[in-house]
Amino acid sequence: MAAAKRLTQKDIAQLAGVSQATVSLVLNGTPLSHSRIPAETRERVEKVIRDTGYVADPVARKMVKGLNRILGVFTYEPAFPSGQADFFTPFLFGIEEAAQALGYDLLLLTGAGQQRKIFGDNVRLRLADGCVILGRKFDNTELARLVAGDFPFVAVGRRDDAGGPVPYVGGDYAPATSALVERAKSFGHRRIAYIGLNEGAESTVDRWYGFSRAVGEAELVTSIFEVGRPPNEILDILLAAGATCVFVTELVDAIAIEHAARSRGLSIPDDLSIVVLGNHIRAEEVGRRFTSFAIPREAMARAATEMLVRRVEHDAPVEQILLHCEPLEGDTLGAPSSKTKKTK
Amino acid sequence: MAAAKRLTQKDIAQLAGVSQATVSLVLNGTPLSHSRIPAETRERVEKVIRDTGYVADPVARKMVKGLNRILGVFTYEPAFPSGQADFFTPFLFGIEEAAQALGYDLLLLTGAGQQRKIFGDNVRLRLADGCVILGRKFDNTELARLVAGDFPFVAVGRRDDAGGPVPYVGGDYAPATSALVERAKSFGHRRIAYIGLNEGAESTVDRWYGFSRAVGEAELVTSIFEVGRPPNEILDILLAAGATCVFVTELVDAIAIEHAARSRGLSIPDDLSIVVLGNHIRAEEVGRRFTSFAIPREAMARAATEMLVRRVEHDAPVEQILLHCEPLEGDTLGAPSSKTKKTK
DNA sequence: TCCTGTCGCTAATACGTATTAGCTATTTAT
DNA sequence: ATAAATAGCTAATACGTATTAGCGACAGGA
Repeated sequence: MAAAKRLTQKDIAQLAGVSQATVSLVLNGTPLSHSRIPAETRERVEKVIRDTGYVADPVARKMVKGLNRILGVFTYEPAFPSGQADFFTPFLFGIEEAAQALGYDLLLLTGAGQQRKIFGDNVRLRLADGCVILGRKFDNTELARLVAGDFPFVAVGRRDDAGGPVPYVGGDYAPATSALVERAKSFGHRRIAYIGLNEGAESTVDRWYGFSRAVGEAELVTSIFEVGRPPNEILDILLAAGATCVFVTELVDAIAIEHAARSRGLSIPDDLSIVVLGNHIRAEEVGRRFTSFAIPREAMARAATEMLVRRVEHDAPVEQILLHCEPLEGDTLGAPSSKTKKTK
Repeated sequence: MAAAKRLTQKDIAQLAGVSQATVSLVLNGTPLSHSRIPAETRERVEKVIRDTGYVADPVARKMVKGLNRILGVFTYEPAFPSGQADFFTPFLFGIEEAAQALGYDLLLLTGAGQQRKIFGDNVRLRLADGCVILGRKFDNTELARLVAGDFPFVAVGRRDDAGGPVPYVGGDYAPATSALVERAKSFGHRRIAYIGLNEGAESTVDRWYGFSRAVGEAELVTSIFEVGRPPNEILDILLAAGATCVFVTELVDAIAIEHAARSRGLSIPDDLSIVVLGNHIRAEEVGRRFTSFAIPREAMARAATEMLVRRVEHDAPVEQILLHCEPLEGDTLGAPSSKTKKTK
């Protein structure tokens, strides 16, 4: 119980009747140095190591080698406390999978308290060889410092330049959104609305960009650049504008609108098509399968982790990767009914 | 890009015109030593630190202090690869929550490859101050070594002695199982069956123990000490024995039996009651709410983490805690129909 | 004037490992 | 027999920090 002082190479050396240096050489000598230690000695040392169960202290190892085979995972929004869990989980799975395949362990930064700062007094992050950063909204000052600094990192999700290009793996939301717009148009929709922010986080901007690029001037009948507005208000605006199809960035808004519409006797998608920009975890539990696109969260996380390892091990140059987002058919996008059309 | 060599205290010292020791004292001096550094000097050093954005290398820190504020998480069964994810997730959430509250970060041991050994060549575990161990089935040799060693750890789930008492936080399955048996008996069940292993992992043994303690000799009509047997075979045996109620350890078995029973025109719970010993994640998705008991996974993980910190920080003695498992009403346990009773 | 004490700082060391330079004893070449 | 080479090891050092012992300068008291 009384913390029997950890074994060190010195102890092993003493037991085997050699020097500490010899123990270290036995443990991880190059072929060159190995050839200079006779099998007899090596076996004697190895036996002591086996018997005692000695393992090298990874801290001391990192001290001298500089590398740890540990990757940090930092999240801006507090990631775990149940609420956000569903957002974080698939990313974590992807990171873990890639890390395991590459022989790395993960250091989960809990952000000790509320701070959520990379550069604090307690920057334990640097214990890792590099770091994956998650979160919708980054602190741009910190991001700039990271870019300027020498600590390897990769962001999950596209990031604008911050005093230099940011290495990232993101979802290619713009074309995915455009594709859904095209699909709506091919169904015959000519009066389309947009509900969601159009500025702020990169992911938001990308969606709006993809949307506005694909939709014609005449077709965009109204936009509500906010989220969480009362659904009945939204619906009033949509109907007043004569929209037959609405693009929504937030699943909760979509659910609320769908509810409100049904309670007014409107049919989805006949009277109103709803498209959600990006799938959400547990989406299957909301009852309705919204037309949307798939965000390849695990694949993003895997790719980011692999990129990070490339940067750590080979000092690879900055890469920026956007992964394709597959459209999800769903059942909330259909041809506008003629009734609705005339109602306009 | 060219890894601009990390700042050290020596650099700071040079810039501030003091010695490395002074920098260290400014950073984390005791009140005693602080009083011996005039405000002027301290401010000068602090300014340089602010300007350069220097942060102490946590590795070197751990080297000398011995502690890291990092907790390891080791899982025997490979934890992440999606399949097992649901088992692992609630535990991880609990650990993370407690770790965050206590100001610790988490080191997730990926087990690099298939090995899943604590004592391997690559035991990076010891970088942490202590370790939480998860998994249904432990390697007993390793457990014994852990118990004998001086590295603080806590198991999630009860563990038999391994050359000494194992510190753990588990679920109190035996009384939870007994309570369900009592409940079945109070419904009038007198012909009860058991399906599941009765030896092996501690959690399995506890369930069987709790069951056999509460059920009378005469009431246990049949037992099948295996899992995953074809449901129709099981059902034949149950009906032949005239069982009115069956206790099942594995959810999959319960689901299969329920299916098979319904396709034979039997009604659950009228013709056959089914009790599952322990709730399962995503249980709500299987359609039927099985009568069972709740395993407080997050609470177990939290408690284990807190216990671990006690051991790390205060060298606290071994504790063994079993948390209460609340019964889950469900709808698969009811009074046996008189028809079934006579059928016997 | 000399002794004592305090202030403000620094030199030195430990932590556990990896690694290089180099030492001693033995063998080989001449 | 002597020089050169080689085998088999070890001493020494670096990594970056925390911490203790203690040094020099100056102040105050006798």
